[in-house]
Amino acid sequence: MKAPREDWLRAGFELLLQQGPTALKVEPLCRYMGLTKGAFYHHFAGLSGFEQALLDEWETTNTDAIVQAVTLLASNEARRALLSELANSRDPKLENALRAWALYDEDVGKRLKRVDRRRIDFLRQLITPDVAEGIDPHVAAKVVYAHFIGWQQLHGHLSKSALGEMEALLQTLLLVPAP
Amino acid sequence: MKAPREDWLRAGFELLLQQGPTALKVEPLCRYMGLTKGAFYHHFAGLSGFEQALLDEWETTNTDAIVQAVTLLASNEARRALLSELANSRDPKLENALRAWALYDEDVGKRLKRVDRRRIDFLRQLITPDVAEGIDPHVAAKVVYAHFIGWQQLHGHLSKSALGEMEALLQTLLLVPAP
DNA sequence: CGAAAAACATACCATGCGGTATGGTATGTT
DNA sequence: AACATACCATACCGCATGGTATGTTTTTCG
Repeated sequence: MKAPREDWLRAGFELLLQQGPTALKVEPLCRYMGLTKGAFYHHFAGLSGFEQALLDEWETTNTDAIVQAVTLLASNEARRALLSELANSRDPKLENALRAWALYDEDVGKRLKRVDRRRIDFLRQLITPDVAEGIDPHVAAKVVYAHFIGWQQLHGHLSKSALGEMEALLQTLLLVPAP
Repeated sequence: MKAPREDWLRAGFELLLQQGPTALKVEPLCRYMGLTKGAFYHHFAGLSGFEQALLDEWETTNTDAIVQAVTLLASNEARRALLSELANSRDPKLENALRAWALYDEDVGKRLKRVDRRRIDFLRQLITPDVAEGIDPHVAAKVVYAHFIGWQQLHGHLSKSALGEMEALLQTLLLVPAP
């Protein structure tokens, strides 16, 4: 009762993580799986089909799921906690890999654009109740998201403490003091 | 009195910009130049040699030159002007392409890490005189740089006005009011 | 001018890739 | 027993690529 198709997708993400969109080729993938092309073409409609499947998977698990979690967060603490958790829950490497991919693949670019928009929208909803006086929540959400992206890009370069300080400073600047 | 080698490098950057590191291949590059492989291999030690030459060029013109410009900026206005200009002078697409490239090429990664460190250091020196009370310039510089990166990544997604608002907000938050 | 060096062209090879066709096996289902 | 389905292997084609070897043109300069 295995699910070979999911195994292929998992392997695809791992390969994407380790070696980038360039390495998403059929034969290397098969070598990685310890199988041959016959198996691959049984499950997917060529390489492009496989890529579509990967992107579908990513878009749902990394956007739909998150956005859905906004529901109704009542408390200030809960919102701050979610905000902080979001930054740390995403896999920075996968995010960066997707951004790199999106640069030179039109379809991936469109998907990423959608995802970015939805996330910014989500962020705005999340932080609006806590944004300090005189700051436009729309702009604040974009600043938070840009910071989030840069934060991910610098993830490998800076120490954990430095990354934490950055997060703390931005919260201090944008949000009203925690109760 | 031409300098064919520089022509090749320029073409390399253009190709990198338009189609990414993936497209940095010998034959497409030659087609782009309207020449053949014989010419290419006359000037460079294979593809890897060409990549090294490209990165050398980028690292010097995009880091050394900038950092050197710090010199001694006396006035508050000059510093703010340079800060703003820096964000807009860099080519976002090239920066993003380099970051994408760095993800899966160890050497490019090391170079980018160096560049990031030097830029953050540079930023710290630049903004320290203007950082608002109670904010650590070291952390502020990193926040500015992270924002800068995210800003570049979102460059294609957001309107110019939105991007301007983000910049303005961050300046307002971090820096003392302009005189 | 004329030789040397620089710049470029052509032909060629080996490798890796996407994709297809075909065959085989194992496990159910009717 | 007969058949269907899922799963996988092997062999093959066409194409693009990195790289080399060798010849040809153009430029430079004594």
